[in-house]
Amino acid sequence: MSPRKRASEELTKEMIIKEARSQFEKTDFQTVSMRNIAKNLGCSHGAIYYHFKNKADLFYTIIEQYFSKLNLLIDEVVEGSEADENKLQQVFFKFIEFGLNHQSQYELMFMLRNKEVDALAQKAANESYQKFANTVHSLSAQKLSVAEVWSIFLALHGFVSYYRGFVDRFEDAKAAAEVHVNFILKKM
Amino acid sequence: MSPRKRASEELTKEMIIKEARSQFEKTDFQTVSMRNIAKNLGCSHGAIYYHFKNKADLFYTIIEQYFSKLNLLIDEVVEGSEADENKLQQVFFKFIEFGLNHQSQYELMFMLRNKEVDALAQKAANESYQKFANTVHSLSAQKLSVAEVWSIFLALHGFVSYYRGFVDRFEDAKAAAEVHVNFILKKM
DNA sequence: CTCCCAATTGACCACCGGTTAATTAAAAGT
DNA sequence: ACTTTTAATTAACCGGTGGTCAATTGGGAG
Repeated sequence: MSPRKRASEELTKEMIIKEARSQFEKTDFQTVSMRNIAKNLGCSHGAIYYHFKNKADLFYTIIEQYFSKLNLLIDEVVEGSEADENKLQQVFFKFIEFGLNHQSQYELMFMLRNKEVDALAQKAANESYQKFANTVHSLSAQKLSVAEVWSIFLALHGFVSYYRGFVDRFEDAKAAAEVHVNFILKKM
Repeated sequence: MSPRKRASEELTKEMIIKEARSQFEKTDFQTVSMRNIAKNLGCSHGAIYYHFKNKADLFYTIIEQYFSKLNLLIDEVVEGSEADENKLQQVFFKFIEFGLNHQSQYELMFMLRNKEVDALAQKAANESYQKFANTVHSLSAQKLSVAEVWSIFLALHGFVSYYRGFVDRFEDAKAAAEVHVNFILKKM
C-alpha cells in the first residue's frame, strides 16, 4: 500500500544501530527483535536487512562499540594523575560500573554462550580482558601473577553477573560494590 | 489416529520431570520447550498440561529439587571429619562443582532474572544462600563478617557464571577452580 | 458387560522470530 | 527525458513457542 519514503526520511545504518542500542538498554538479546526495531523506526523490518546481513551482524556491530567503550574507560583511569593504588581501585570500580550500566551489552560481551554471536565476540572479549589484565598487573604494587589477575576478574564478574537484572543502575549497588572491591584489594 | 496408550505406558509426573531434567542438562531454560519434552516422551504436549499447570510450574518443581541437592552437598561436607580449614575449602569446591555440573539449573537458580519463575525461585535462592553463609561463617577460623561472606559468594559465583557454557563439566575447569579457591582463601 | 471418567490426543489459537524474493518508487547518472 | 541504480515496502515462507479444549479412548469399577 504505502510506498517507499525517502529524502527526508532516509534510513541509515546509524539510525538502526541507535534504535537497536536503545532497545538493547532495556532488554536482553533474545528479546530484542528486528521487527520491533523496524516498528520503532517506522520502517519495514525488511529494510533493515538491506543495511545488515542479519541479526548477529547488527548486534555484533553494536558490541564492538561497547568493547571500545570499556577499553577507553580503563585508559582514562590509567592516564589519570592519582596514585597507582587508587587507580587500581578505580579500574575495578569502572568495570563494575560499566557492567551494571550496560547490562544487556555486558551480557553479550561476557556472558552469552551462543553459537551465532560467539566466534567474533569471544575474540573481542579476550582482547578486552588482556587490556584489563595488563593494566591491573602494571598498577599493582607487588606484581600479581597471571592467575591472581584472573581471579580478580572473576570476582568482579561475579559481582556484575549477580547484580545484573537485580538492580537497574550502578548507583543502586554502589555501596555493595565498594565493599566487594575492598575485599578484592585485601587479597593482594 | 494412533489411540491412547495406558497402563503399560502411563504418563506420570515423574516421567515428565525426568525428561525435562534431562533436556535441561543439555540446554538452557529458554530453549527447552514443552513440545520437545512431549516429543521425547512420545506423548502429545497437551498431555503434559494435564500434569502441570504450565511451563513455569514444571520447571520450578525441578529447581526446588536442585536447591535441595545443593543444600545436601553442603551438609555432607560439614558432617565430614576433616579440619574446618579443609571443610571450608571443600564447600567452595562443591559449590563450583555443582554449578558447573548442573549449568542450566544453576542458571535458573542464581542467574535468571525473569518475571515468570522469579518470585518462588528467589525465595529458595535466598534460603540456599543463607545456608551457605552460615556454614562458611561457622567454619572460618577468625570469624568472617557478613560482607566478607557475601563477597566470597560473589567470587565463587563469578567463577561459575564465567566458565558455564565455556566448559562442559566441572573436571574441565578443576585446575582453574583450585587456583581461584586458593585466591579466595588467601589472608583469611 | 456396560458405563464412567481419568488420561490423552490433535487440532487450533495467537503470537513470536529471521529471512528473502518480488516489486515499487525515488534519486542519480547520462 | 530516459535509463539505471538504489533503497525501501510488502507479503509470504518457514518454523518455532506456550497454551486451550472438545473429542476420544480404553482401563477399571460396578
